[in-house]
Amino acid sequence: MGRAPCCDKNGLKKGPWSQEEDQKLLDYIQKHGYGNWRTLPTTAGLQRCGKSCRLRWTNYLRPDIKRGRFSFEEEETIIHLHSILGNKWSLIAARLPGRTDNEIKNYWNTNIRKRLLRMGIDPVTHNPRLQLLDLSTIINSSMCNNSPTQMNFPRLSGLQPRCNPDLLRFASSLFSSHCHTQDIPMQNQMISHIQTPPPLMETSVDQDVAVFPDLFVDTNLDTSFSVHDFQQNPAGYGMPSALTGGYVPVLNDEYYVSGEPPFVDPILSSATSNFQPHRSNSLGTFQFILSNMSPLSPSPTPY
DNA sequence: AAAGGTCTCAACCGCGTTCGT
DNA sequence: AACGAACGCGGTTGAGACCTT
Repeated sequence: MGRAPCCDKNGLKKGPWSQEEDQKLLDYIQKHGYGNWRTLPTTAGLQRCGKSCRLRWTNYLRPDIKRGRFSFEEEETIIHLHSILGNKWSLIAARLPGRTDNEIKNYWNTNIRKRLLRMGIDPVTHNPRLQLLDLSTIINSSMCNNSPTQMNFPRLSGLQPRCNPDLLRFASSLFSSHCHTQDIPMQNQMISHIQTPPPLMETSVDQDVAVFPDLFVDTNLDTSFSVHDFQQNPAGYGMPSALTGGYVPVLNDEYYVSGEPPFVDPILSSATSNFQPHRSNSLGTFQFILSNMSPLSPSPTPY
């Protein structure tokens, strides 16, 4: 069936909105609420198509929109959610109060995506590209051959200077991401969770700091979190966080924030529940992730 | 100071999905 | 069930801002 145009384009204005138009739209929505975008322009006295009005409202005029740079926590949340959901910008935006899907999409394309590429990480698959081959080789070579849940720390420590610290920091979250994105049914399950998000809470990224506040690592100096942090994590409840240097709670199905009742994040818990080898063994998890990671993953598309 | 290149982000476009009849 | 309208999403574009030489 042929698709009808969203509106009669003749005589309708396009391009940037003027202050006057913004005011008209705001006045109308304050009086009547939003919705019925097709008829709204006529009723509001705007020479715009309904689509344009909706976009202007959702991306710019909405009063709850947060302006300004993305915070550290927001950025990590975006990376983490993107690793699970892919380019589902609206779903990602639903987890970031005050941010629009358009804003997140722009930020990803102009900022995060480029940075990942610079670091040798494929922004589509979140897998390491050429450079991370080195890291995985190092770590795999440090595993004890006959004990899959143990790592040879002295050997790994001796090799630390070879590792790019930025890659190390990003590697942890991306390794876990790799596991997430391979399981399509699980991904769909997660998407359905997010489409009906639970009552709003702080982002998962905030929580990873809150859970283990003492374990924050100076990311400018530390190049060996994979050993150091695991050793200090008393419960084995997390993977090192890529950006904060703390932990992302990937192992358990519940975690605590400052003495509050256990909270189960549907994304994190479902995303991680299928690869927890031992609840209290981070090293096992880490190796499990590594064993599922292809060290060299060429990007399907050129960048 | 000027020209050219790069970046940012608001806005548009087309398509898939949902809704109403 | 079928159809058309409306909505919402993700990809893309392009104007203006900013940076580099």
